[in-house]
Amino acid sequence: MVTRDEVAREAGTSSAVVSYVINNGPRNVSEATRARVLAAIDKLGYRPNAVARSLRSSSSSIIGVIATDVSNAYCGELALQLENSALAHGHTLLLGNSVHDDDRQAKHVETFLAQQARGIVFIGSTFGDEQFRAATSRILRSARVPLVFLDRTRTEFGGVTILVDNRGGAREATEHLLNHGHRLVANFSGVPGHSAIQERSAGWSDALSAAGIEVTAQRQVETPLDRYEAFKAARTLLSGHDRPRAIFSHSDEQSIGIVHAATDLGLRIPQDLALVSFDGIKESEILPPGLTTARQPVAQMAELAVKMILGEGQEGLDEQHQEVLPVDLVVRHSCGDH
Amino acid sequence: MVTRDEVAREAGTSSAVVSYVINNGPRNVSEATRARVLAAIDKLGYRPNAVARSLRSSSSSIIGVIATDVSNAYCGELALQLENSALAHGHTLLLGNSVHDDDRQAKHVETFLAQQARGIVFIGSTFGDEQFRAATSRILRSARVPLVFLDRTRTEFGGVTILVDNRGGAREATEHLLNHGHRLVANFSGVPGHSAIQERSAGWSDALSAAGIEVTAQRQVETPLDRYEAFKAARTLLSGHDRPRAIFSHSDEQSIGIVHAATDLGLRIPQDLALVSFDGIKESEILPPGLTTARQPVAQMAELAVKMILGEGQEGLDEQHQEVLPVDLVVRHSCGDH
DNA sequence: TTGAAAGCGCTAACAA
DNA sequence: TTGTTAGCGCTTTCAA
Repeated sequence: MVTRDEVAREAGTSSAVVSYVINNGPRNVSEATRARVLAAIDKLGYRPNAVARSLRSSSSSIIGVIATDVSNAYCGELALQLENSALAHGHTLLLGNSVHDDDRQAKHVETFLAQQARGIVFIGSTFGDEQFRAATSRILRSARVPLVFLDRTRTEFGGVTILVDNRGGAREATEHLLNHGHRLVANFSGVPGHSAIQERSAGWSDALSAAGIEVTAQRQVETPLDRYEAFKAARTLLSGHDRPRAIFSHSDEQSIGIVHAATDLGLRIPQDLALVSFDGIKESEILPPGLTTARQPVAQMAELAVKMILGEGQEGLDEQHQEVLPVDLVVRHSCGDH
Repeated sequence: MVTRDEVAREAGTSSAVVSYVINNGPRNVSEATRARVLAAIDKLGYRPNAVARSLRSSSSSIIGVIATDVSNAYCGELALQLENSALAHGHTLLLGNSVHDDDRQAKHVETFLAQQARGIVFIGSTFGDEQFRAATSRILRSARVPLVFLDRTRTEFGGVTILVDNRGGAREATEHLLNHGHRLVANFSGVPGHSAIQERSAGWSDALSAAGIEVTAQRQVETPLDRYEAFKAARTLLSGHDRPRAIFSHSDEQSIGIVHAATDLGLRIPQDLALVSFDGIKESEILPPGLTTARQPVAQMAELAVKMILGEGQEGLDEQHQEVLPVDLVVRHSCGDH
């Protein structure tokens, strides 16, 4: 392994100068010297050791990301966008999946902190607050790194929360269904305890109330935010004779399960079942007949998260900053043709 | 930030002893001293700095993973299994998506090497060999870290290749279709240039030839291994009057696109279109009517990959070792009910 | 513009 | 069983 000293020797200079060249500072280097250093680097195939740099400068170019499960399409898209943003800012991702395991999540946090991660981004989670608190809280509290929570309310560690307008988006989506003449709109929800879920249910309820419809008369289903559980629940729900004709689904992941179940049962969308959803993941586009869904600005959320971690534009912020981004309803064909 | 020296002071011992306690060696520590050290660690909330350890011991607990795109379900499952295995062996993943961008892939490789990654795992890629070679080859050749290529042939860097029996699996899958009486089986393939794709096409061809069926008469479609491109191609393919009644699809990702397109066009599976596929991702289970598919042993592949990176059981291996794992056909309902 | 040198937090050889 | 200490490769202050 080639070190900086060897480059310096090859270039006939000191290792400090090699540093100045590589880092473009903090001292100037004459053109002639710079050329010799560059040549030496090239000749020896030198690559800086990021670990040594990190130790010396006590700052790394690593951002930790903890996702519930990247095989969840929403998480996966967010993770990819985070990588895009991190890359654009010269950083790299350590990625961990918590897969609903609190100990595993805590372990990831410890590892990331040990690796001197610049900060940690949590991608929406199905954890209830209690569980999250248990194993992770103690660790995070002692850490002095920026924390960003995407799509979940979580401010007790002083981190930044990036949310979308869950309530407004859910309301708009539900109203879209009501505009198609439905008076019965099932609430196909995630498991409660998660703030985004509560807000989306509130938005659904808002829409019904505003239309003068009895909320308590509506069907309610609660499943984890994944397509497999949603599939099972939807099979049961849609098999009954009193099956709903319209569903507000809390996530596109769940909608995928619902659509699979409907197809399996020979139900057509939107004729036999109207469906409106939340998230706007890429697959919503091709999920037949084209999912009408409240789209989250995923790329923007990711960029904001990375900026927050890197401390850009975080100056005037209070400890428990919360950022709420808008959602836009993408009308396709799952509720009808408009 | 609490350091080892501070712990030592608190415990009234030397920092070496603290090391011995933390690392369980290489020297013994008396029970009494150990207890004091542990108490000090606890009291001060000390956490070892992995960066310093890595620099000193010139070995890290990081494994680099480069996926084509984790939002591809097959890649995502492999990535998750890699994490499981890495965790079980006390390691962590640096993850990068190449998203079909050779420069980005090369950048990831450089970063991972700079971070002193223990090794790099490449998850199947749609790169042709030429493109892969271009930017990445030079870097890898100079690196002295173990390389593992999952689901792609790539031995010129001396890495280990972990493959499945693509040809045998494809043949078996196609034969399954032939057993249902189909004489025309379209080959819905990935873009050529990728070894797995070539092998799967060969297996498809094997099955037809063995049944005395003209291979050249068959329909051929080539799309990237993703659901979106497959959806578009399948829409076109299935819209025609001479649409195929049976398809061998090279990946479940593509099958998802095909099924979406079929549903969109009102085609029923398997009545109007029989489909057999490859990979066995989790979604194949709920994709209506249940996808018959040649399943890859993903967890086993991941475990093997991590072991290879960590050098376990790699002793007697030659430089260009290749590991071929079996595939098993999971019969569900997309070709009929058996 | 360049060089010498201290030291980031840790490991482990060596000495006691 | 415990302590002392030399460095891992790098950054940056300070002096030249």
